[in-house]
Amino acid sequence: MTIAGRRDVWPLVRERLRARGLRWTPQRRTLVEVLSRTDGHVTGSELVERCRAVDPETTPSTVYRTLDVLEQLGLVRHGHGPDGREEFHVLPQVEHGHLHCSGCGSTWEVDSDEAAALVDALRASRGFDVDLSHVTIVGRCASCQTARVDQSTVGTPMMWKPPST
Amino acid sequence: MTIAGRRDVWPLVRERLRARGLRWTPQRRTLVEVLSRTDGHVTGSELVERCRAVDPETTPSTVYRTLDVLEQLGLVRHGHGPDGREEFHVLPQVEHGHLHCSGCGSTWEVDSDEAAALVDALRASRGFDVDLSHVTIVGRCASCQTARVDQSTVGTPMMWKPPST
DNA sequence: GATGCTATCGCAACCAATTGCAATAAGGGT
DNA sequence: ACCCTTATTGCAATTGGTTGCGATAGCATC
Repeated sequence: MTIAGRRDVWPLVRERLRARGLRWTPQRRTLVEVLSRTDGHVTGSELVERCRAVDPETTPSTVYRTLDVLEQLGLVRHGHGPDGREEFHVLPQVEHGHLHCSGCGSTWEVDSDEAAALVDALRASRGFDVDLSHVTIVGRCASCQTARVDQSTVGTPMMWKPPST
Repeated sequence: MTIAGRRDVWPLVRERLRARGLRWTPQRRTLVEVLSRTDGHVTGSELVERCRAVDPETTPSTVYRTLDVLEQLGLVRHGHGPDGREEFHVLPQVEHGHLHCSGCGSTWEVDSDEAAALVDALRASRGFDVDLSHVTIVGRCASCQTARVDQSTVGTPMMWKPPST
């Protein structure tokens, strides 16, 4: 049995769509081409921009709708960044989540081994099946903690205490 | 040492603001009043609506800017729901995150005990300090798993229903 | 009570994303 | 090559939220 590698996947998109009664259009071709050159994470609007670089006629709604379709085929996966904006993983090989430092803005990936503790705990206690790829965990990275204590939000102590009752 | 309970906190907001050189305005009074009657989670736009119910002149930008300020005082905390929209916790007593089922749309709270596994793991391996309150974890709850297999996940066949015309 | 500094307001424009709808065009059948 | 069904497109409008900026108004001081 043949396993399709990263590079083989995109050319097959057309057939995958057709097999489901969906259609192969110039606009989809454009987006797929853009995706095939993309690696890792992109925001929705970045994809719109890149599509426009290929075809200036590109319309946002079409791009977002096509992304929905491609997500159903498992070719992309979307989540939400720390600011709530959409973020896409292209060809997610390994399911992973994200860590985002509110201090410096850096982002790291968290693979399922690292998240296993949480995933297993939730499965055990609640039967909840975590979709790791949709998660962005916000906090402060090591260097931002040792660095200055804060500039604004997160570090500010809550000045009131929980009620004793 | 007095411990301030929930009910005592809001009246003090004015002084807390003034202490920082910030101002107590009618608009802020409106929002604080709305918040004092609010419990648990609210979206930003819900708050705007509720403020408008009190004062129809309410402007969104003012509400959002005031929420930023109140967040710095630790009186509210914001995160992002499964769809990336803003969600506020009012007077967060216990830091907690959220679980959201993509099948049925239900939401549960995850307290720090339950998340301890992940939080500790990330602190140990990376020195990363998780801000649990900002996290929404998406996945499928127990009942939605035993129920039908889904419409929106990787590799799942698309159940395409032609429009009923 | 008047003055002055400046935090805050309201507006209008903008950004990211979504949606309803009429017009267009894939692509299977003949 | 032509039809016909219906998936898809593009537009315009909507939603949720943010931002720059001139005008307004807290509030500490006199």
